[in-house]
Amino acid sequence: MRYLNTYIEIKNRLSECGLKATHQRIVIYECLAKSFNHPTAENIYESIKPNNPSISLATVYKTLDTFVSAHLIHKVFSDDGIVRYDAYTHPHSHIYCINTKEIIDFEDENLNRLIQGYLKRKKIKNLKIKDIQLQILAEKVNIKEKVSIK
Amino acid sequence: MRYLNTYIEIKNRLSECGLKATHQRIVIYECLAKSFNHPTAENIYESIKPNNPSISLATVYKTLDTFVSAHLIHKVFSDDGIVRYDAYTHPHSHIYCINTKEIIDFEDENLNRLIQGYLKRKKIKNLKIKDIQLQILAEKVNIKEKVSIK
DNA sequence: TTCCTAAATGATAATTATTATTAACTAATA
DNA sequence: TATTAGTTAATAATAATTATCATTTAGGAA
Repeated sequence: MRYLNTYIEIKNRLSECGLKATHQRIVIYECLAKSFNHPTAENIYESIKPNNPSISLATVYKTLDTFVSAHLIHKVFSDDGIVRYDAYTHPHSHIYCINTKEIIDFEDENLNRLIQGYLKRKKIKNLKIKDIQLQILAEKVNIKEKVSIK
Repeated sequence: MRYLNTYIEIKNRLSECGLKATHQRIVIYECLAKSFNHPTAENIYESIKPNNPSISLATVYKTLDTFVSAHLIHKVFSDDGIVRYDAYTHPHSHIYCINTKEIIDFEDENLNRLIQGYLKRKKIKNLKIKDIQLQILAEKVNIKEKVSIK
């Protein structure tokens, strides 16, 4: 499922998860859903602060943790020791730009099928595979331009 | 290159990197090289403490950081907000066991070639790919047994 | 609509993980 | 052996996250 778009969708999903649909939760989720740069809790806090000065950093941490437990969002793997988040829960991979520190979403159904097929043919015992993501370590050639994948 | 094995090899590699081959560095590197479970700095500190009570935690952090900068070891991607390390720098992937919290090394040259070939045929602009790793999210079926991959 | 209460929040303290500082130590070169 | 730039230990400081608790509130029942 892709990230939730509207207030009603978010509200409904929260209720389905047995969670109260508070204003803070809606704001935090919307902020993350609009962010494609896999922000930290602190990033989100700074982002919502101008329009929501009373939401505390502790609330942001607590709320993100609640969302992760409810599978509304995912944590992103990183190696910098800071937890980052992703509202886009549909299976996808990430491109880690070494020089710009960006983490870019990357999605390719064909490649997924290729890898899954290969792993199925491999004899792996005592393991149940849930998800496969690629970690593509790369460098942006021109820092000012966007990465383009076709 | 696989992880370094002997005192002499470690000593030589440190010198090649313009680093002094101190006792602390040798001990920390050896500890990591023997660990296949991608330990944290704290894990390594606890591990070496019995035989090296005077090596401080700050030294362990500093030394690991130095090793990473010198490409002697790598950081492992994780989503728990704690930095983990890997002495095995040869390109490989990881299996993340959701239920046991283990991170298991996984290596398959054929699969690597398959993915690299696929991505080369894909039109990716403004990006220079350096390394591709799989993040396999899985569950151990029988927690007490080992995972086996053929 | 009102009442009720379990869940949620804000403020802040506490904890955990990591880095900075600085005096003292030492690896390795001359 | 002497020298010194690099390294370390101890500890303070910082950064990231979680715990605590009084107060607030979403949403269901009446």
